Parts: sequence; structure tokens; C-alpha cells
Amino acid sequence: MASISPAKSDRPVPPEGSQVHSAPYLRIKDYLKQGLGHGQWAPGALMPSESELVGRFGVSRMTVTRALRELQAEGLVTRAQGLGTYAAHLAQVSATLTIRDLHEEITARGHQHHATVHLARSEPADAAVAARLGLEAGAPVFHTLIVHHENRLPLQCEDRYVNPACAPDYLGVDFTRTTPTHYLLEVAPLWEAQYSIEAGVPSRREARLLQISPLDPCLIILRRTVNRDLPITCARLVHPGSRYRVEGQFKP
Amino acid sequence: MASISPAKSDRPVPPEGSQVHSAPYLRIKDYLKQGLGHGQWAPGALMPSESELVGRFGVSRMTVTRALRELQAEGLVTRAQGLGTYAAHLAQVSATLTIRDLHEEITARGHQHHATVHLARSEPADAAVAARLGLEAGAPVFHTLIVHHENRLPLQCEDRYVNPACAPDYLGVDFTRTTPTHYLLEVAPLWEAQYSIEAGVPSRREARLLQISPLDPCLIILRRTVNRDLPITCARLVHPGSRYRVEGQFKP
DNA sequence: GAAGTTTACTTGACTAGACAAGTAGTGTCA
DNA sequence: TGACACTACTTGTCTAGTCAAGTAAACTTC
Repeated sequence: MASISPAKSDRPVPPEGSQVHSAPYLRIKDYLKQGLGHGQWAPGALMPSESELVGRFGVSRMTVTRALRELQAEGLVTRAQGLGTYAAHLAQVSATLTIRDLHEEITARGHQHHATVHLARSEPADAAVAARLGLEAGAPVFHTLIVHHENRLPLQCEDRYVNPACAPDYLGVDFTRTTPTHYLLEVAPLWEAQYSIEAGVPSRREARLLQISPLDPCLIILRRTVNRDLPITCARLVHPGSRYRVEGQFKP
Repeated sequence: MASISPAKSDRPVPPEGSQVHSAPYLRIKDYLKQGLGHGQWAPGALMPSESELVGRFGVSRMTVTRALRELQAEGLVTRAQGLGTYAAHLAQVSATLTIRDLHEEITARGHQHHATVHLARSEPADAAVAARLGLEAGAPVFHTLIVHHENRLPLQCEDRYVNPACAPDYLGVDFTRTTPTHYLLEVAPLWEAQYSIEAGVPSRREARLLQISPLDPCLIILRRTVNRDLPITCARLVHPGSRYRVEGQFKP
């Protein structure tokens, strides 16, 4: 079948893929992924060029290009104009961890989520908060302190500051029905977020709200989100180490 | 505005983008990203169709398709055959956290990394390890216990089990010169990894090796990697909470 | 030998079409 | 009214070419 071979190879159909019915660009991706998985191309090794794949699979170059570009986007290969396509050093690939909205996460487990609001007010920003939100010290900021429960057990203490310029109606929201994360996502649809995950001990107040000892280790997530021009919000999320963990998966 | 003229348009350049010299598909991406950032299309709203963008930008459909497909891959839009392109609900987008090889991470900071090997032997797998590596209880596994230091300060205690079938020469490697992560990446180039990040306290031995108190909170990462057929390795990485944190960024 | 030129190969980006397949609304006919 | 065909629009995928630009090795010239 096919056997194009204007240039290379007396070996027309090397792909051993199982899905014969799928789209050509997917067949090419599968073929290359399998080769990478079997060590056919060691990290850093030169992989087949586009024209070689064109001849081998009997497709047009656009189709091969698409397959390679998607592999590049997935971090499996690196490409350089004038040089070729190389198997990526996976050590440089960053793994992904999904951090979802807590409400979704809890309900996805089939459990019940409810939140108690312990603070929701406007107050003057101290120096640290002002710096993180790009405001001047003393400028008013919205401050909420909410404890999220999973099946009546405290799971997260959310200490959040919000830039009033981004969400003027923030304090009017009923946070027993929706989460600040969810509300802010609607107010500022596209944003950039920075995370930091660390282990530490809770403050005395946080320990009391979470019903744990002040010595219990906690998973603390600091989150700061920025929307193009101005910072939106920064939050400190404290979770009892025994009740919460972040899970993730890296699957090329 | 809008008002799409049939084919080529007498209005060649509607986008207000700043980079006038960049590739057309990038200009289209920028235009749509800006619109999403400014709330021009609320989450779930219908966005311009391909043919509309073709007319608006005066490019071929393949170019528009590429821009939209990349936005889809980045999670900014969802597309449905027969329906159209929609602004994505960003709440469904997962953030990414990069977890790099510790040696790289330390040297990238300009600091010095060195490791001490406290255990490196073959031993019979207990039930828990055997289950995680897909072996039978009592089968031999490689077990290493290595402490990684940054500028002479203990930063990570790495307790690792390795499937001998995947890396028969594992015990012969000099882990004061290379990290197990780096070595295993070369042995099994393409793999799937699962992570779990939690806060907890160290074991007595880990506390001693890390030179901390057994009550100090630690950031504990459990990692398990699988290569197509068989599990390669599982590891418990313990970091003093005061010395290590995981940082990440989500940038559409 | 050193410096510049040519050539072959690579990826990057694009065009102007094509056909397929999914969705939704409209019009027709029993 | 209900079933069905038709139509318009959408995205999904592909073709067979084009031109541009970057790299490296071979070749030519001084």
C-alpha cells in the first residue's frame, strides 16, 4: 500500500500502530510516541525529518508538521529550524499538578461542601498586603476569612485579600453558596496565577478554626493572581496535613 | 464594527495588537486572547467562527484554524464540530506546577548540590512496596536512601525503591555524581508519573538525617513512575518545611 | 591555511482549495 | 401534527504546492 518513496527507504510502512482507522496525524504521533517509549530515540537524539515521515507515511507535509508540532507542544520533542527534530530531555519537562476549585473537588468526590464565613470586611492594607496587590499601604482592601468543610470536617482555612478595583461587589457575595475562587473567575475571566506550596504550622487562630493542634503540620498554599494590568487577589490556604494532599499526574 | 464582508474585506487590519510584525496566526491568537482578557466573550459565549476570522484578517482558513487549535490546546477555548468555538470556563483549567530534578533546581540557583548515600542495596520487597511496583512480596528490589544537600544544608531525604527489571545496573551508579531521577530518566525515556504532595512529620531516621526535630513540619512528595508496561520506581521525598517549597505558575 | 560562497537539508509559515461530519433550523409532505 | 428531507453553517482533516530562514558541510578563492 502507498509506498511513496521518492527519496528514502525501501521500507514503506514501519508504523506498528494498533489504531488503523484513526486520523493520519494521530497515527504519526502514535508511531513517534511508541518509538520514544521504547527508547528508539534516546533523549537528544535526532529524529526522522519531516520529509522522511512524509515519504514513510505517504501523507502531505502539513499532516506531518501537525503531528510534530503537537508533540513539541507536549514537550516530547524539541525542534530547531535548520537542524531537525530531537527527542526531548524529559528531565526538563515540567510535570503538571492540577489544582481545582475546592468546591468542585469536594463535590466531585460525592461529598458535601459547606463554608463558614468568619470575616468579610473592608480594611486598610498593611504593607505586606499592599505590596502584593500593588496598592499603597493604608488603601482599603477586602478581607475574607472562610473555612471550608468536607462532610462537616474543616478542610481549608482561606485567608484572602481582594483588590476592590477588580471586584467592587466582592463583599456582597454569599460565600456559603459560592467560593471566592469561583466568583473571582467570573469577574476576571483571564488571568495569571502564581502558586507556592509549602509545609508549616498554622497560626493559633487557624488551628482553632481547623480544630487541630498548633503543632500539627499543615499544607499551606499561597496563591496570587494577576489580571493583565493589576493584581486581583492573594490568598493563604491552610490545610491540615492529615486531611488534604495535592495530587497530580504527568502523562506524555 | 464587525460587519463581515464576504471574502477579502475592505478592512484589512482590525486587530489592535501591538506586534504588527509577527506571524498572522500569532496576531490572531493575540487578538482573541486580548478579547478574552477584556471580557469581550464571557465564559461559555460563542466566539467568532473560522470563516468570520478569515474574512476579518484576510488570511486562509488553515491559518485561523491553527490559531484556534492552539488556543484550544491551551484551554482557553472549547470547540465543537457543527456548533462553533466557545470561550472556556477557566475554572475547569488545571494549573501547572513544575517539579524539576533537584540537582538542576539547586545548580540553577547557583548553589552547590551534594548527596550522601546512606543505603544502596537489594532487599526483599515488603507487601506495600511490592504492590506499588507490581511485584510479588519478597521479590528482590533495589532500595536507596540518599540525602541531598544545598550548600551543605540537608534539603531532601530521598527514600526510593526501584524495580530491578527496569534498571539492572541501578546499584552500580555513583549517586554522589548523578541523581537517581536523572539516571532513571535515561534508562526509561518516556514514562508516566504520579505525584502526591502532602504535609507531615518526618520519621525519626529522616529527622536525624535532615538535622531537624521529629515534630518539624515537612513537605512530603510521594512519586511513582510507570513505563508503559511495568512500574519503574516509587519514592518518598521528605523536605524540611522551612527550607523547601514548590512553586508554580499558571499563565494562559 | 583562512575566509568567503555555494549547496543541500532542515523547520516555519502560509495559500487556496477539497471533502467529511456534526448541528440546528426550515420547509415539505403525508 | 409528526416525520423526514433539505439547507446553511460549523469544525475536523487533508492535499500539493509556495516562499522564507536557519544550519552545516563542501567547495572555491585569496
